[in-house]
Amino acid sequence: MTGDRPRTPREDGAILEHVSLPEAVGRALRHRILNNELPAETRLVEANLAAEFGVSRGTIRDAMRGLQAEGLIAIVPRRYSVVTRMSPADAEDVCYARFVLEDACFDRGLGEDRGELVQALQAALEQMSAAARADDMDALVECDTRFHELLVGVSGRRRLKDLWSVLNSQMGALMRAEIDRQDLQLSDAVQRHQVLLDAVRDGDLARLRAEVRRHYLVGFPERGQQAGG
Amino acid sequence: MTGDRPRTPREDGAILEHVSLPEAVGRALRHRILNNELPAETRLVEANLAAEFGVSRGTIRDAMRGLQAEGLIAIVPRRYSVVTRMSPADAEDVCYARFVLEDACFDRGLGEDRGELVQALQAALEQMSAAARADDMDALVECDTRFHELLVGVSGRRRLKDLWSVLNSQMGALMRAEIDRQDLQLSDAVQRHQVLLDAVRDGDLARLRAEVRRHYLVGFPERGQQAGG
DNA sequence: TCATTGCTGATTGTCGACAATCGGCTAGAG
DNA sequence: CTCTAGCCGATTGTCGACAATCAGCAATGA
Repeated sequence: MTGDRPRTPREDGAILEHVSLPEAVGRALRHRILNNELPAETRLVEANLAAEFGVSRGTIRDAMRGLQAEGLIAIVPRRYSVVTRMSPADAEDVCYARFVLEDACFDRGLGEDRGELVQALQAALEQMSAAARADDMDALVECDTRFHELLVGVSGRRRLKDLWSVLNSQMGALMRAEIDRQDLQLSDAVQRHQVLLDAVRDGDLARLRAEVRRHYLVGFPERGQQAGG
Repeated sequence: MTGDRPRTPREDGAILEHVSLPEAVGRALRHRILNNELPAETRLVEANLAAEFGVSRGTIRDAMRGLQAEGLIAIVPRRYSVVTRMSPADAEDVCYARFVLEDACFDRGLGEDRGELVQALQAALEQMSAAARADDMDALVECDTRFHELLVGVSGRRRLKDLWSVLNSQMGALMRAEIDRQDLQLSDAVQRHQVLLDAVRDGDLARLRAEVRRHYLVGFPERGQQAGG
C-alpha cells in the first residue's frame, strides 16, 4: 500500500490556475465594487447580473456568497443583495482586526530563513514601487496584499492567515478610499512598507510589531489601548 | 422623503427565525461531523446527500460552501468534498487563533454595564452546569459558545467577533474530542468558566486576559510566546 | 513487459424553469 | 379621510436535467 491516501491534486503549486465561473464573476464584481463602479447601497439583482455576464443565476448566487463572506455585500434573505457601505467606525474596526491578526503571527519570531523572507519582501516592495510610479492603483493594492501576506505567512499559522485574508478585500477598499480622499501620493505607500522591511531585515521583532501597529492604527483615536507590543 | 433608506427588516432581533433549506442541511451535516457520525476523510457526494435529505443538489452545494468556510470539510474543485481531519497541530492552531481574537476584544475594557454582562454570563454558566449534570454534550458545547460569545460581544468589534465565530464549529469539535479522549468530567468545563466569570465580576481585566490565555492555551507547548497580556 | 492512448462510470459544474415570498399598490369598508 | 385586506410585479429560493471533467481501466503498440 503505497499511495491510497486521498492525495490532493493540483492545490497549491498550481501550474495552471483554473478559475471557475463563480470565481471569475466574483472577481469582476469585486473589482467593480472596489473601484466604486458599484457604489455602496447599489442593489445587485441576480437576474440582471446573470444576463450581463451570460451565466446562470446559480453561478451569480455562488459568487455573491463569496462577496458576502468578504464583507463587500450584504445579502438579506428573500429580499435583496446590496453593496456594503463602510463607515469610519467600520474602517477602524477592519484595521484593528487586521492588526490583531497580523501581529499575532509574529509570536514565534520570523521563521528560520529570514534572508529568504527579506528577499521576497524586497521584491514585492520593488513591484509596489513600480506600480506607484505607473500610478497603477490596482497593482499597488495587489502588491500591498502580497507584502503583508509574506509577513503573515512565515508564522505557519494557517487559521490566522485564512482569517486575515478574509479581510483582504475590505482592506483594499479602505486603502483606495484613503489614498483618494487624502489625495496621497502612491509613493507614500511604498515608504510606509519600507520601514517594515527594514525592521525585518534587522531582525528586530519588537520594532516590527510596533511598526505594524503604527501601520494599521495610526489615524484612529486610540482610546486607552493597552494590547501587547 | 422620510424613509427611503433600505432598512433591513428582521435581522437580529428575529422573533421568528426562518432557517433556509441550505442552512438546515448545513446544521444537520455539521451535527453529524461533530458527533463523528461522519468521520474524517468521509467523502460527501452531493447526489447522495440530496437524495437523503430530499432536496436538490444546489441546496446541498450551498450548505457545503458554508461547512467549507467553517473548516469542517474541504472541497476539491471538480473532484470531491471530504470531511477534514484535524491534527494536533491544527488543534493548537485553532486554539491560538481563537485566543488571539478573544483576547483582542478586551482592549477597550468590559464595556459600561458590567453588571448586565455578569448576569448574562452567570445565566449561561448555570445552563452549562445543567447540561453537565444531564451529561448533554451538545447543550454543553452550545453553552460554551454562548458564554464566550458574550465576552467577545462586549467589545463591539464586529469583524473580530465575526472572525471569531468562524472558528465556532472547529472549536466545538476540539472540545468534544478533548472531553472524549481524556475522559474528562463535563463539570470540569463549568469550573473552567467559573474563573473567567469571577475575573469579570471583579472587573480585573488583566486577570481575565491571563485566564483566557490559560483557558485556550494550556496543554500546548509554549515555545517562546511573548504576546501581550 | 511497459508505456501510451482512448474509453467509461462516477461526480461535479452549469443551466433554465418553476415555486415561494416580499413590498407596494389599490380598492373597499368604516 | 383613514385604515385594512387582498392583488400584483419583482425578486429570490429551489429544483431536475444536461454538460464537462476526472480517475481508473482496457486496449494497443513497441
